Amino acid sequence: MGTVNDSNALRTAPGRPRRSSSSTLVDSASELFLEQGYDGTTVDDIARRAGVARATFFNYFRAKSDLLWADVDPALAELPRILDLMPTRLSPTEAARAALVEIAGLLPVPPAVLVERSTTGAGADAAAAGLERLLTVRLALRRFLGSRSTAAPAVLDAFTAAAIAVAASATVAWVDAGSPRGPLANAVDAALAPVCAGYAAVVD
Amino acid sequence: MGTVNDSNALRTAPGRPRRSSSSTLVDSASELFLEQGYDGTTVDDIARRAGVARATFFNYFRAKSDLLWADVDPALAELPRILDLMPTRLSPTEAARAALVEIAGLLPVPPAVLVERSTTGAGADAAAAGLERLLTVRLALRRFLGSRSTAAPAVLDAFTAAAIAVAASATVAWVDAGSPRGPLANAVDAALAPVCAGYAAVVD
DNA sequence: TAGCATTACTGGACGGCGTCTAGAAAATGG
DNA sequence: CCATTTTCTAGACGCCGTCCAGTAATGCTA
Repeated sequence: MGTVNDSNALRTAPGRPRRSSSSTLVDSASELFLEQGYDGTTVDDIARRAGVARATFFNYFRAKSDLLWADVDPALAELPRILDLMPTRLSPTEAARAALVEIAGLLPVPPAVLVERSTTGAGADAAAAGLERLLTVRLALRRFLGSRSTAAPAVLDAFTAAAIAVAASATVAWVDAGSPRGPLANAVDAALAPVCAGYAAVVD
Repeated sequence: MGTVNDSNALRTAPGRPRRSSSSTLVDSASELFLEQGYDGTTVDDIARRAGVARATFFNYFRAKSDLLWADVDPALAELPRILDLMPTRLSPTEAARAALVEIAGLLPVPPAVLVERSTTGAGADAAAAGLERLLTVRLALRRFLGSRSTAAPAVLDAFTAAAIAVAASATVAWVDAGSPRGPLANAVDAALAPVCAGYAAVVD
């Protein structure tokens, strides 16, 4: 989601080669966020530390807040693919649950956005960026359910919203819990159990 | 949430009387949003139509996006009170469900923010404002559950997130469904049934 | 080797939001 | 009439995200 074009491709890109890369910008930003906080860091600061003009920053990221999600976006982007690969023998709620658990296994641990959340004072735009991710994931899951369940649309909407909310909540709780803990995927799986139990009768 | 000080009080306010009021600004804004869309309307436009300086606008609202939620914020603000009044004979999940249903009954129908959502192109800041509401409501419900249930914190977090998400989803679905429909409260109540069923065993 | 196409970077400008400040305006009470 | 209190105003600020015209750096082709 965040990056515009990360791949220097395989070979022989026609035009001028990139001076920077998205990871360079992420690194510079991470340092600055720790030093000065998210709100205390301007896009200009980040670009300057990365040795790049401000305008160039926006060639790599659509918004400053995308930096916070740079490490989790690739995992989230896998959801549609993962859902499509779910075997049809699984019920819709089971498939949704398994897919979200699989995503949890792909996440970097801990996700930078959740760790730095306490340290760096993340502003309203950071929250908006988080919501954007939630909605994207939600849409992917909702599409999948619509194709595999004959339940009423409103019911599918509700289950989708609940599942995403619980998965996100479980992830945050897992990060906040600190060091001695099992895999995140297990935590997400356990958290989704009551939701799937409640909806199994109406969705499947 | 939105308004800073609406009451012209009963009498004998010491200082200079208010030239405007938050509802005046909301009215001007609503007109402009319909004419030009949300993103196409500047704070300056709104203030000018209301006959007020731009800086004055921010005496009444903390952000432009608060205008969208001006009509539902009062209802949402009632949640803590409503929760406190829930009889203790209700289980935690039942109380939460009843409280959310009661909030639904307090909402203006249809809420401007949901209706205009399609018409006016609402930008990222509008989404962020929505998330802010969700988090506030979530916090209130979470506090209540923590005081009435002995379940693990992570479980309460999950149920809270699910309940809020489902209630919001049901509200949106109800608005989108159009004219022939029962009360919103009924729709929210029905939507919450599976969630409460799934969590009754672990929370109550 | 020279030019061409393609792509990336630069610098500057723009409009908009939200914050802030100093001061003027409009009321009340002594 | 003056002091107090509160609101309103005008203007400036920093920042974000967008845009554009111009320049730099590469591969390809003649």
